[in-house]
Amino acid sequence: MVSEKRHTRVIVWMRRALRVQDNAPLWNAIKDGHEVIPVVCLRDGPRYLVDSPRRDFIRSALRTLDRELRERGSKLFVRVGSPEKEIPASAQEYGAKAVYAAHVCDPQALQRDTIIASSLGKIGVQWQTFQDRVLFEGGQITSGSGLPYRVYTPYMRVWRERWDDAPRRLPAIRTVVSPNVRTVEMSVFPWFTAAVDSRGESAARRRLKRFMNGPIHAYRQNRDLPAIDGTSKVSADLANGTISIRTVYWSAREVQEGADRKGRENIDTFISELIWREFYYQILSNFPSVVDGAFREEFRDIAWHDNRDHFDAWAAGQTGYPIVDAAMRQLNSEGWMHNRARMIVASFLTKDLHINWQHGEEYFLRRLADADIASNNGGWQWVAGTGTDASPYFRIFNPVLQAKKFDPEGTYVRTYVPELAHVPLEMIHEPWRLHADEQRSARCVIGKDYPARIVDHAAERELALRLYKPGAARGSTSRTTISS
DNA sequence: TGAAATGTTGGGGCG
DNA sequence: ACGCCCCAACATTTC
Repeated sequence: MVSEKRHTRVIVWMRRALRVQDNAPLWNAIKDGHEVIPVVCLRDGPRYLVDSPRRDFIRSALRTLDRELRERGSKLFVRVGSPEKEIPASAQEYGAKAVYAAHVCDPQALQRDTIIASSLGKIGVQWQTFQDRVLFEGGQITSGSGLPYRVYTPYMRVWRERWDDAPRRLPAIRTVVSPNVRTVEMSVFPWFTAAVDSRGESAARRRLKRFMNGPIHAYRQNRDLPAIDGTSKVSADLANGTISIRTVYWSAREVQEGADRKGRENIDTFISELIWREFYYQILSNFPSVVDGAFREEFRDIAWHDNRDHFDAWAAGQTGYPIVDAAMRQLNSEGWMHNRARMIVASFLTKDLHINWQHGEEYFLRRLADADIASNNGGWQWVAGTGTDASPYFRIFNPVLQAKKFDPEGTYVRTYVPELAHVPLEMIHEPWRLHADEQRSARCVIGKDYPARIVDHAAERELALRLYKPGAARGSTSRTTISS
């Protein structure tokens, strides 16, 4: 057996696991003594992740991954084309006996996996996925009757009861043995030399360490303040696999060991956020139709007022509501948005502009470096009130109150909306209330230097309540107005 | 992980 | 001293 295995070649498809350490498919291939061929598929055509922060993140991470592999005696084997074609083709070409990959749960990827598995089956190659992206898979945390949880709180309770059973970090990998087979060199890609390796597993570990040494100890009070650097910032690393959830979770647990009662509360709050992520993965696995529309059927046919101009103003950060505009400009410039701000802009799109949350979901997927189907869909459905959580649809955020509460000094707004730099703090979150002379002295004339509000929150709140009301006129009026 | 409207209470000013 | 009103503060209900 052992001597047979020594010469067995296994392809490890590195999708959504762009790292060497604590990587379940890679570690399983190596521990069994196989020759390992770490493969990525790149679609370098014009449509592939166009102008996307996620594309930039992945390119930078790939460069780092290639280097990390070379330092261990291997390298990244690049295939240009779709995984459906390239994974079976590479298995054939390299004479691999098996293909290993991380287990995923979004319907599109699963459908693609089915095609790949079938093609591999025809040429006698084994297809195997490994739990890697979550601590507990969809079927592992269920109610007494074996059904999946649909509500966060009971799910979270059971999850915490079992939190010692979460899989541990995997042993460090020092060498990766690969055969000498032909491949495209990464350096042929024009972007490869330009890509900086600011992203990748070592950067991710540094980011995590920084968080565990500082911000996590005040997480509970600071995590909701977008002007403060109080969150982990590892979302993009988790989404693209430059760090593993095991590493993040057990690092937090270790920090918690040495903490006092108050410190433990902070870390518990952080772990709750990880459990939200697990919860939405579990929801997507068990209810894949959430990607097509509202989880709760009674909200599947709301009469949205999809309006292109309103959507464009929202997307560009030109709504006239400073907190909304600051947040959208942060997203557009950084490929990341603070979580509190995500909730505020999502509420504004759905409850103030009455635009179908799915348009917002799509925009976030395109603009976020941490774009992740499960968390993104879950978050949007939560805010829209269409989701699993019993969150009432009439939970409508007031953008001015939210801003005063979570950006009390106006620092976040001023950082991303420079037009408001000289507006006094009392009016920073509602500059339209400035008198004409005050606007002039603040060098911020509403409608000229900074947009007038595109809608009135109080009036739109009333309309939102009517649109969501059971029995309200249904049927989307203009679902096709916005498509981009 | 909401906000607004409505209800209740209790202290102080005041005739 | 007393009743009355006002209103802030807080609680509850409603959307």
